Amino acid sequence: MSGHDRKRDPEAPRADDQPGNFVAELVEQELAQGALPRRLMTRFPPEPNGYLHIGHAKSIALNFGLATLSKDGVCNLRFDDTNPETESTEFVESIQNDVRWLGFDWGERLYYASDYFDQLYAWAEQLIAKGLAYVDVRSEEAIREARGDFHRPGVAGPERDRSPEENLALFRKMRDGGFEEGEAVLRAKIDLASKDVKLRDPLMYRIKKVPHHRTGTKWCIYPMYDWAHGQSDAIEGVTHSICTLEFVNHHALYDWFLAALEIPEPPRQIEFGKLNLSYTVLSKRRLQRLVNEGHVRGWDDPRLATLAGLRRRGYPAEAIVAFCERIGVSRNDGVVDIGLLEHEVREHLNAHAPRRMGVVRPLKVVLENYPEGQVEQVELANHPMDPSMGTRTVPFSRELWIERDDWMDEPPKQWFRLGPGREVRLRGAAIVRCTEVVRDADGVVQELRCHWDPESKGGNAADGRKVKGTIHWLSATHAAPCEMRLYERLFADENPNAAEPDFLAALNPESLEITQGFVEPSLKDAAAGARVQLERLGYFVLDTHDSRPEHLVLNRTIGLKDGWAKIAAKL
RNA sequence: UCCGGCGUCGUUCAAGGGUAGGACAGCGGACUUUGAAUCCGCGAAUCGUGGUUCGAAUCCACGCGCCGGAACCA
Repeated sequence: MSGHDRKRDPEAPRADDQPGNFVAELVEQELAQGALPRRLMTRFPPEPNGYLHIGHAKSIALNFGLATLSKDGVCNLRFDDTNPETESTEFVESIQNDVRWLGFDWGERLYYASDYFDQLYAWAEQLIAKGLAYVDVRSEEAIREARGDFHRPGVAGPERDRSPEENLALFRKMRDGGFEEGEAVLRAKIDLASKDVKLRDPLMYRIKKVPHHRTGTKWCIYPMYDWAHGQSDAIEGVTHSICTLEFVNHHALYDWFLAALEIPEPPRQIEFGKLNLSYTVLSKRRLQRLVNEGHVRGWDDPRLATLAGLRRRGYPAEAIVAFCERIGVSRNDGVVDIGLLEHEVREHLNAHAPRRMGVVRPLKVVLENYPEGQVEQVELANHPMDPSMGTRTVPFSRELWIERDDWMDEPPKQWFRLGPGREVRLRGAAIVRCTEVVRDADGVVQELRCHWDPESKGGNAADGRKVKGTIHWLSATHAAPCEMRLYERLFADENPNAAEPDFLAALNPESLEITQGFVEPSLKDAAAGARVQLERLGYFVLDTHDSRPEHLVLNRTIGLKDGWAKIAAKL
């Protein structure tokens, strides 16, 4: 996992190509100065109420990466399960699976905020005894009204002055089920006139007569985020509690609770700018709509930026982590160009994906002068730059499939693929010239007749003439049929969140195209989830759900950069 | 409008008062049995106005813009 290791000399100047990470710099400095009160500890604290997406990956990479800065640093996985209404073990499992897939290991340190419910409760009684918390029995509306707003300070009610004894009795009644939901809450007694609205006597506990996925029916009161989070950090010994910018508004409250409990050497909250990605939607609510309303085929739809979706799409975990490190960490609230993610995916796949041939839109080619029934085996490298990946053989015969896009009726001079009378190289096999075009009644090309140059075995002309174009091909009698799922970006608009009337208006109607193509027979032996490059087309992955040897399904992870498209655009 | 956060190439991240740099994207070229990859090159930015200073992206002041905050969500 050396890729996650950011360790470097804090005194050394930053290398030009190392992205900034102000949190890592801060921690490195503290480490160098011996300023930490205990061993370095971070945590990744998801709420188990949804699937992880690439925004979470940034947080995961940050937290687990920070832990590697110190030899005994650790990062905990802690489920922030304080709201039983929305949480479930289904998500607990998918989240662990996704974090593990990214390549991170929390060891034995799997925790739940619900593990701390007893301690939290005891602490709450302590605050009540100190006169720092009280039970409020007014309605939700009444409490909100009395809290004021941005321009109006809150006003205190009579319950604020109740004695600790009365509050303790009321709180125990809450715990014991003596109140119905909504009838009472425990609030911290801070400052109803604070400019910081979060400090206007925030709620610590509310009543929910709902069973919890781990504590069952033991509790009917559940702690709020602000009351649970910092205290959970303190219990575990977390040194740096990293969260996103929307929690800046909670920072003072985070510190207040720890101070009120007189926690020595309290954890420190540090906020960073979360990831936003162009052409992508990451909010839980919007992801939910896409799934529930059937705009995609589920949480792991390859068009979604969920980790499950990206995985099924064929994005390597290493590329996602590399991306998270590439974008850096700051307090800016920016939108990262999805092209950067795609770059990291191509970079990883270019190095690691074995090459294969496949056609997405088949066009039949018959080599008129190639002997009927003859088959020869062509040996091809699995990777052009990495001989260690070996070679494979591909059958070649009289009838072939080529890519329909490699044919043009009236090609411009810049075109060096196939056209009437044009010559092209079949990758690794031979040179052929188009001699006849067979069309149907509508003029649509049905088949190409080509002349095969027997003196061009392997693709080199015996007379030394240059052939500029090389295209991929498949022996029609040997090729394996394959369902091709061609994915594009889910949204056509760079910022779907700004679309009117809502983000759904920005959906790309062509985000999925399915074709019936062919691939080399060798793909029938490939494992589900295997990633390959179909030469000249892009990177593909055997679909983990639907692909079987007798019915291959390939998902296009991402296309290769298309230099011809740029030329064509300028014609 | 009150509180808080943030403003640097198209995007993202740098530059402890001293030549504004990298990556991605873009553009141009070389190479190429993947129009890929690779290699070489080019263009491109300090929100504004004042101030301090020999010197300001950096310090100060005042503006402007964007984001977050008034959940019994996290």
